Amino acid sequence: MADDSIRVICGPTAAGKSGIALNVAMEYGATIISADSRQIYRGFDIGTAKPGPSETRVVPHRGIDVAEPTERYSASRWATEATSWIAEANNERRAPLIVGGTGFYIRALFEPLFDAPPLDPARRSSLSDWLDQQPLVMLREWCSVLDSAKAHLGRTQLSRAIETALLAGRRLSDLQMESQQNRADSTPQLKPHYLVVDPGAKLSQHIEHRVDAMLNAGWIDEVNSLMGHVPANAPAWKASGYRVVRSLAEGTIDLSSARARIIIETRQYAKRQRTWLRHQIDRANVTRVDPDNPDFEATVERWWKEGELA
RNA sequence: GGCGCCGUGGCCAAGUGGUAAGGCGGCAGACUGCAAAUCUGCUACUCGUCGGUUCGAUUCCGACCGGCGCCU
Repeated sequence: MADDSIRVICGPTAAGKSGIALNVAMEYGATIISADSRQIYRGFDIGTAKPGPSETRVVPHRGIDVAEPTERYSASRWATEATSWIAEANNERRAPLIVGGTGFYIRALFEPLFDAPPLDPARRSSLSDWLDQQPLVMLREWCSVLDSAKAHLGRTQLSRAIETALLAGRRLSDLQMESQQNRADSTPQLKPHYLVVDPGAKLSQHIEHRVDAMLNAGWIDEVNSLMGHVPANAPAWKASGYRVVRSLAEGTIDLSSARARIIIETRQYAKRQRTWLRHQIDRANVTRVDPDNPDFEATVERWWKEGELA
């Protein structure tokens, strides 16, 4: 397989990606590189469906437990680290296999982010704290003046656009445009070869079963012990379901409504993932599989072999 | 059997004699450093049924149907 082509297994949560990835990795001797913005956090295991010892023993995994729950991770950091994990796998003559549902991270690997202008950390954090207090409409108003191309986005993006414009004197949208032009001029380093795993309408059932399995596996106990040492505002808590399980552990919600709520949040997340995959990845390099379809193994094998020629 | 309360989109729910708030859910979408995040748009030609009053009723009156409560 050419050095510049990388196999990627993605799809909505609970679709069955990791099972397929594990089998494929065992068969072809691959190293799994997790592209999952929640599995990076140590201690958040059950609710993130993190691969356990039985998986990591048989196949090398990267991208898991690489950050403290209090750390703010990022797409660029993941892309940088993933690049070195890929190199490491290649050196070991193992095929790198990217597996995960965080589309933004995956895209950051194949379409590198521009270099962020340096912002004075102290000024930035006080500005960002202040912006967090402001109503959304206000941020939108500032942004429409400072960087109008970003004014339609959500609060997180508005804040960043405002911070960059104010502190670095650069419009994020300009930096983005420049980097796209530069990329067009240079040859791309890596090309994705996608396998999108999606069971379609059956995904709801998969999600329901997985949530029950997580609850039975001791998710509540895990959260109970995490609450002891991870501050409530730590980024890791943003994983869907964790806040609900925390309420459950605190006794402010009953088990059956918690379960229902977690299922809903997970379905909504899966829906956003599908929207992303529908619009943000290059359709030309995509093979779709339904893991419940009997001939899926043949499809997966064909997809892997195609990666050879790419 | 009698009396009372209630019946609004998949769910919860506001409301008025002048032609249906909001929330949840669902659907579609955006998104280059928090992305399992953060946001945007859409989602009841219709208010249990049938009559009546009225220029006009989801809103008033009556009957009926359904639910709940109390009484005998």
